[in-house]
Amino acid sequence: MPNNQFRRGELYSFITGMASTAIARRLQKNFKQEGIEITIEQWSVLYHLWKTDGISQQELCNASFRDKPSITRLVDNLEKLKLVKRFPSQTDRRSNMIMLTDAAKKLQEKTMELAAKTLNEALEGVNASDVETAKKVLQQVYDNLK
Amino acid sequence: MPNNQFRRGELYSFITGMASTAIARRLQKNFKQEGIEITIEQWSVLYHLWKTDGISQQELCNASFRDKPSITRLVDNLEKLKLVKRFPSQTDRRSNMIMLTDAAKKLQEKTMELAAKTLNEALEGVNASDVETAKKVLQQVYDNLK
DNA sequence: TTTAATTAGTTGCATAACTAACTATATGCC
DNA sequence: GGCATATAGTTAGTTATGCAACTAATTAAA
Repeated sequence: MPNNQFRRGELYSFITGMASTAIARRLQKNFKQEGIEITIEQWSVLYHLWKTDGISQQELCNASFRDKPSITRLVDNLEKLKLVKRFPSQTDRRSNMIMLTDAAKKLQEKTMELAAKTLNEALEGVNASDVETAKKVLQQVYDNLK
Repeated sequence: MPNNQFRRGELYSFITGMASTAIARRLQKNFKQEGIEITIEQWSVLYHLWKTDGISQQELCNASFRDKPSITRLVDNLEKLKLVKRFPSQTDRRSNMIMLTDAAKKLQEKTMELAAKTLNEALEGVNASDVETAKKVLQQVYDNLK
């Protein structure tokens, strides 16, 4: 018998991800309040490029846990916003290098600040060691299912 | 200074909800494997109707943490699938009562089973008391931001 | 070396989300 | 009663996701 059998009625918010939905909405709101007009999904792509600029779309797929069509279109939209640019890879003609523009580089500091602020709003009044436990559990869930 | 200041680089999966995305994808896959052709979002609406049949769209909004247009279209699609039916409220002519069909009632047991199974897959190897802690944290996050 | 299989990326279709604007009904206030 | 405001639901436009089918380039195998 499984260790963590859920009682019925307890599973809804876990499955539907109401907490992370709430975090995403709040972050979006905090972006807007500061005049930053990108979506959370676009931000999450920029996030990986800030760590490593010039990676391929496939690498963005792996890093951001999205499929290829999603990345194609996110990169399309980021390109329209002049936040990234596709360059053909020198070594593999199937592959694109996605490069940040200066405008995108300028977004890093402020948006990371807002992300940290949003998380602090989210975790107001939550015991720090419980947060660590929750992070560990969510990481394990991800590893179990990915 | 906030108690739970996140160090940069730690926040990504928390904000983007990678764990709950993974859970939703797995549940969708488990539905499909059993020949159940509804989306997780549709299931989450049915979930509330199984608890209380005949509630209004507005009540579905509150319960499922969605806005009105989202519920309008989810109910549209559920109606197309002949899983629910709109009835005009007797007391308020602006309002609809959303009623389950027999076909939808038949889906309850199997899909709840699959949801529990999916969560057990997700939480494989996770300490039960850590799961309780995680649930508590996520609930607090939701309450902080909703 | 020519063919088969894999990989990178794109496109099309269906579903869903958010915002804003809209209609219709109900409620509150004078 | 009559007008302002609030509430229930719908519609339109943009962005995003998942899946399947597709092109082009690369790698592996016969």
